[in-house]
Order: sequence, then C-alpha cells, then structure tokens
Amino acid sequence: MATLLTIGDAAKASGLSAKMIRHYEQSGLLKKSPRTDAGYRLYNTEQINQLRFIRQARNLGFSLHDIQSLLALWQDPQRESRAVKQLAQQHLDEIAGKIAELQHMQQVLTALADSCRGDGSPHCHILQQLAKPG
Amino acid sequence: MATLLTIGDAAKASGLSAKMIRHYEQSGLLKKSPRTDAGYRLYNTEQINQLRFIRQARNLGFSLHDIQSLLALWQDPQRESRAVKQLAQQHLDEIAGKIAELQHMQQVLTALADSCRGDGSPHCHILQQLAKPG
DNA sequence: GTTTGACCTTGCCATAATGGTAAGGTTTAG
DNA sequence: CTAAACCTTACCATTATGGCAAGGTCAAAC
Repeated sequence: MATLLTIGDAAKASGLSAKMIRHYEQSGLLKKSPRTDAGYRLYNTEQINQLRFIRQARNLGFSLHDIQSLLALWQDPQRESRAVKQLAQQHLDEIAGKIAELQHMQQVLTALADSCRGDGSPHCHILQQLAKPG
Repeated sequence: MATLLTIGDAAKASGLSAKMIRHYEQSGLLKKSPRTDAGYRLYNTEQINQLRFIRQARNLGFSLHDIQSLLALWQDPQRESRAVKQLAQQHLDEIAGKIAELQHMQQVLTALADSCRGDGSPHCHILQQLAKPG
C-alpha cells in the first residue's frame, strides 16, 4: 500500500524539519513532490527514505552539495564505490582540518586563560597578548 | 608624530581586509573613523592597534560579538580580569564542544570509510549505512 | 596639463543552513 | 459552524566574508 504523508509527518518520520524539506526541494536536492488538489506536498515511503538518508548525511557533516552527489550515487546502480569513498575521504580531510584549527585555538587560548588570574584586578595576560603586535 | 593611514594601509598593517574594517565600523565594533575632505577614512596608531587586537581575537575564533566585549574590557582600566577570563572560558567550552562534535563525525565516518572497498564495484557500506532507518 | 593606474567611496548581491514570522488557505474534530 | 492544527508562499535574520559595479580622488608619468 502506498502510504502518503504530508510534510509534517514526513518531517517527524525523517527527523528533518518541514522547513528544511521544502528548502531541499526548492534548492534542487529533492525532486518536486506530488501535491494534493489543495497544494499539500505528499511523500511516499521511498521519499521518506531519501529524507532519512539526507538527515544521516547531514549528521555526519556533509554539505548539501555533497549530499546531492551522495544521493545520485546511492540511486545509481552502476556507481563505483570508489566515488563514494572519495567523497567520504575528502570530507574526512575537511573535518580533520577543522579539528586541527580548533585544537590550535584551544591550545593557544588555554595557555592564555591559564595565565590570567581571573580575579578582581585589571591585570590580564589574555588582553595583553591580544594587544601585542604579533 | 601622528601617522595616519588610509584603509588599505591599515588593512596591510593589521592583517584584516579593508572590506572587513569598513564592516566592523558599520556594525558598531569600531568608532567611525575620521575622514579626509575627500571622504577617505584615516587610521592612527591607536586604531591600528585596535585592528590588530580584533584580528588576533578573530584568529582565536572569538565572534565579533565577543570581541566587542573584549575591546570594551581592554579599554576599561577598571576591568576585572575575571570578566575576561570568563569570556575566554566560555569560548573554550564552545571550542571543546565543536571539537567533540567533529570528532564524533570523524569517528563514525572513518569506520564507514574503512569498511568501503573503494573499488569499481557498486557495493558500498557507506551508502548502505546512510540508507538505514536508524 | 592631461592621462593613467592605484587607490578610495557606497551599495547591492552571494555564500550555508537554518529558523522565524506573517498572511492566508485547508482539513478535521467537536 | 467553528476552532485547532495543519498546510501554502514569501520575506527577513543569522555569521563573517567576499565580489562587483559605478563613481570619486590622488599621484606619478608623460
């Protein structure tokens, strides 16, 4: 039986917001939904699965741009897993880059914070360091 | 002697872009610059130092909103270092949160990528997992 | 003295992903 | 029949940054 859900139920079923589902459709990530006579969007099981796919990819931090590629690969029986793995690897590189950047900030700022008394006096190594020409 | 720089030179001297310096002024982070008769913004040494301060705080990932507070504290001789340290600590917490989030993605995605052959065959554990109802 | 190139000005648009709000139509339950 | 809970579109906001365009300015070279 073809279970058809309106957007609110599709949102609940997928874990996305209705707002975002509309947005994904409008930005071309999703095909346009069929509509009721009143103009309500309707989603079938296959589309719900697609929404879930998107949510899980978003949870892994993939951009909508990448997700478009992932969806295409998913739906292509001729795909080569090489292509998928490459996308994943690129994303992992990005993640590693961001982590490194954040860890660097963390390290520098932790050192600064450690050398700030954090009491009622105005003396503060953090401000001093930020003010330095370096 | 009062060295006055135009915005391009102030940009070079501070490591910010001229675009961003204008933006910071317009968003209230910086006081409005004095101008030449022709309308060119001029920056003195003190303002260059302020721009450097902003750049260094940005490099540590502070938001412009936080930087506004940091600048105010910097310029307040009555400040308590407690306040600065608290801002730093909040930011450190945010950084730690982001790192944790990214590391989680990294961990999950690495496991998936490791179990994808990445060859010419269509079979791919990454896609399989993204498609799962979980 | 004029031209030219390197500046400067403002203003508008774009990014990425998401949320909010408003004004209005629909459906369903009471 | 009405009220609540949906749905629709359209516009605005976020964050920090970049780009472009149209036009004014200044300095150096000719």
